[in-house]
Amino acid sequence: MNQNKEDSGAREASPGQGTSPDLDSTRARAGDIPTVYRPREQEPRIYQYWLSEGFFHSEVDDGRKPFSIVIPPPNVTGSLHIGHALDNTLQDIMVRWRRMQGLNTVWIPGTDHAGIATQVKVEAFLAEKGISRQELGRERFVEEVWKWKEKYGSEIIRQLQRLGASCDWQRERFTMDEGCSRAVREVFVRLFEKGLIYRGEYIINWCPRCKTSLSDLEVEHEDTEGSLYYIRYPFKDGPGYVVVATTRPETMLGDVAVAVNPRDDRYRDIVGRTVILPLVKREIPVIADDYADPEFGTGAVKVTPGHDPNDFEIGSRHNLSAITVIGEDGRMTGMAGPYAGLDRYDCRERVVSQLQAEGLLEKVEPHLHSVGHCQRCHTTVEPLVSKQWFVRMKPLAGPAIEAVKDGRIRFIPERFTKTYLDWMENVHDWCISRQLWWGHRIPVWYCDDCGEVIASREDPSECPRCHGGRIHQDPDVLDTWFSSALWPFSTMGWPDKTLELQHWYPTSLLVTGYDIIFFWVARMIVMGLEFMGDVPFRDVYIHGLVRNPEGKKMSKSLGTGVDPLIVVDEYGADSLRFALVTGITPGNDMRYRPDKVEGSRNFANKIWNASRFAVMNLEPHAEELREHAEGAGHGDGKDGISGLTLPDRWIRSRMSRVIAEVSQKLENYDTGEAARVVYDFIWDEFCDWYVEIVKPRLYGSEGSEEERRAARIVLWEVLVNSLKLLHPFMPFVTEAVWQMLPGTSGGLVTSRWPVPDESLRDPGAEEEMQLIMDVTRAIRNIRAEMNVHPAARIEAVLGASEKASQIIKSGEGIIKHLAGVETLTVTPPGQARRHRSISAVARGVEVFVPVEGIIDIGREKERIAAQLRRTEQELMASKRKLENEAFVSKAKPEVIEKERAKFKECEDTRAKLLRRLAELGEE
RNA sequence: GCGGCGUUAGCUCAGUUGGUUAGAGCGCAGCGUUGACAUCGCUGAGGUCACUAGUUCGACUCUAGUACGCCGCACCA
Repeated sequence: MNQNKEDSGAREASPGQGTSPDLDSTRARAGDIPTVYRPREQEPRIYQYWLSEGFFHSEVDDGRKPFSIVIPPPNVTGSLHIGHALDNTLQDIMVRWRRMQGLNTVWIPGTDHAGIATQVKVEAFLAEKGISRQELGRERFVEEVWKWKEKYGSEIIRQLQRLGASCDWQRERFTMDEGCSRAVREVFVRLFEKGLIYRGEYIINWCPRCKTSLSDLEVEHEDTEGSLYYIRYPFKDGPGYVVVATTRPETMLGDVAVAVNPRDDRYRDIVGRTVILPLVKREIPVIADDYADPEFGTGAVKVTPGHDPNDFEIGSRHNLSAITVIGEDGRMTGMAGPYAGLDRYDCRERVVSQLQAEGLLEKVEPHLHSVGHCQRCHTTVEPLVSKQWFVRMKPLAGPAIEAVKDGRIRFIPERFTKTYLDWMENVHDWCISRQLWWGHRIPVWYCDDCGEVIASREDPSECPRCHGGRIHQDPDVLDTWFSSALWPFSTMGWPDKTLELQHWYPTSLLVTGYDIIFFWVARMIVMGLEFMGDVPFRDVYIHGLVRNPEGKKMSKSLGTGVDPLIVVDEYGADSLRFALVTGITPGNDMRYRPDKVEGSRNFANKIWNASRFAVMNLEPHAEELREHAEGAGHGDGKDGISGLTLPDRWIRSRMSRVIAEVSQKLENYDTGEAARVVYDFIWDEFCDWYVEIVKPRLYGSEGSEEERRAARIVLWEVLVNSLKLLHPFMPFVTEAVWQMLPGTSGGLVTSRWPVPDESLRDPGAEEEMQLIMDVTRAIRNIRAEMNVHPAARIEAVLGASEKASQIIKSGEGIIKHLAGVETLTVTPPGQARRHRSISAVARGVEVFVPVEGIIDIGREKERIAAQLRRTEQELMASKRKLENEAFVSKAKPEVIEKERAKFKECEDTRAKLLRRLAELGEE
């Protein structure tokens, strides 16, 4: 389990070591930690450790508070893309965090059979071998898909493990496994029996390439520059004609009427007359219908119920039949007469030129309109009249609307509530049958003898009505989303009343992108309420899409996709995860940039090295830390550590705040902000300041024995808590470090999430440290500006009030150490040695750094003048506020108090700067 | 047409109940091989928070509108 023990063992064997074996082995151990973190060496080992310890698996335990998430199941034959990486990282963060909080946490993984996508993929695979689906036949084709699924199917799920996803792999599911299939059938039959599923002949979206129907959601509309053709339809009984406008002239072959608006005076007297449909010479009536918009085109519209959804509506209002002139293959049917067999677009050209030849084409105008395309293959969708299965959505939508309105389901961010409600309130019936072979076959049989329609949980062998044996099953399969809609409960064993359902349903949280709110989230809510009688989840955390550096949508076909596994190989999973979640806002898109991953990798390396430093210094005192850990829990501060110095009290106070802040931000799903807070604390406050400050004490060159012990314990304690706070974001490196660190036990993954300890709050220490750090920075600034070599030790003189002097005295060592000061003199204000010095004012403390040789007084004056300008600006703003009657009478007292303090400080600083300027004038 | 989002430093983005000296990362400039880390450290430059009006003592933050960019839904004969 611990790599380093073996390593150090190997080192111990080397000859020539005369010192004590204990010390020697620890030294060897610390020295064995590489200076650069290598995720490739650590991550697989650590993931194996988690798996072998069973940390991700949970059993039902009603004694504990449950926390559950079901994964948005990725396409079983797909591969992991960067969007999955974001989605699953966010889930993993929440899951790891809740697990550390002690909740009985389960994250159920699995995959989706993805009907069309998978079928297309396997078809393409077979096509390479020269085999078509039709040749193979349905049964053997489906067998091929299963084979494919077995071979590549769980690849994507395994890829999630590389990301560190802490799913309960023992609970992995597939939308077409036995249990999920049973759930699908149960749901279908129940809805059928309730009359909420029906079959009918309606106009639907048809993809001529996929040769299947599509739901409205699977059609993507794109604005297209087309033409508006004005065509003359001559009257049958007399001269003249009516002109109709259309963007799809080829559909005129299926026209059954011309409609005009009943309130349109221009056409009032032609309603009821008959026109001769050009080319096909069919006699069709002129009808009155509100749909015709007098403002558009000529105000007269051709009616083609067979190929236009609106016309289909008009048709049913006026009892007109629908004529199908375009077939399922996108070619003209026999009903198109001489055009039969032509592709729909070739036919368009032929129709137009024929109309022109006959003098019936009045004009053609350019026209922008939107054209529907198949979401999967981008072929132009053809509206077709076809017999399909539908779910009646209106009755199901009611409870789904209520559940969100009354807050049983909460969208994060909240604005998506509106998106959801708008859609749900205007929902249309859902076409669920697909003319595919891969998917859940519709559990309906037709009796060839009596025509009975049988929806059944079990495959029937005879017709229950006439007992005839001649029955056949509906050939179609269900929309993939039909089965994913059941995911939150089908994965927990529904329709059985399982313990899992009792314990973990409703799930606590759903994490997904805004692009599938309608496809998936909405439908899960509908199904959950209908079949479980309760919502499928409480919180829906919606994230944005990952875009490329140019802000374009990542696309595999465009080659703009990024393979997350390559990134993981190169930088480590922690880096990718951290890069994806820092600086993001819920619901907003983000851009993926390699330099961000690099930054995250650097951060992982930072924590690795800070820990390396800690191990080197703490390992010899492992026993002391173990005692401390056992006595005090994991450094929650309940113990009284003696010998605490100012920086110790400061960092512990800050730590306590940061714990509270990170927890709060996670609670609010402010993941990006939480990550940033951890990052800043670890890098700036812990590494750049605290670690540097304690070095002299750790090395033994400063402080009492008691204070040195305090330094070790505080260093350890802050590091331990930092690791915990960072673990949900960067699980691997934190666990790796945890395993090396003395005084820890078990896995970090199941350690207790820290609880902020109020008693550690020390505003005084924070303020004092602020002064010391500002003075340090001021000296560093002067050094840098004067080009003092970093190694050179200098002299500094501070002019400080009595109170400030005391603080400086307690932080003298820090200033000396961190600002490279050899001798530090503190005098009362105004008495500091100031000739031949470079100066500054930091928090009211005058800082003088004497320099050798002649100083450039002009330049120094400019420096001071610049600071003076900034101070005066602030002072003026402050003054304006305080002189404002309204401000003083209306603002909150604490705000006024703060403003007064600020004013005083600015005034003080200003006075000091002015005095300094005057002195420089004398020099 | 309806709805939503965005507009903050050269670039990419944070900024949650209105009061901050408006932040970070990257990039840029200067210095640096101090015993965790050059995947590093120190220092610095860089912003009229798109525009206009309003509410308010006070607006990057709230309201309305304008401009530009983006997204969803509906319509599109």
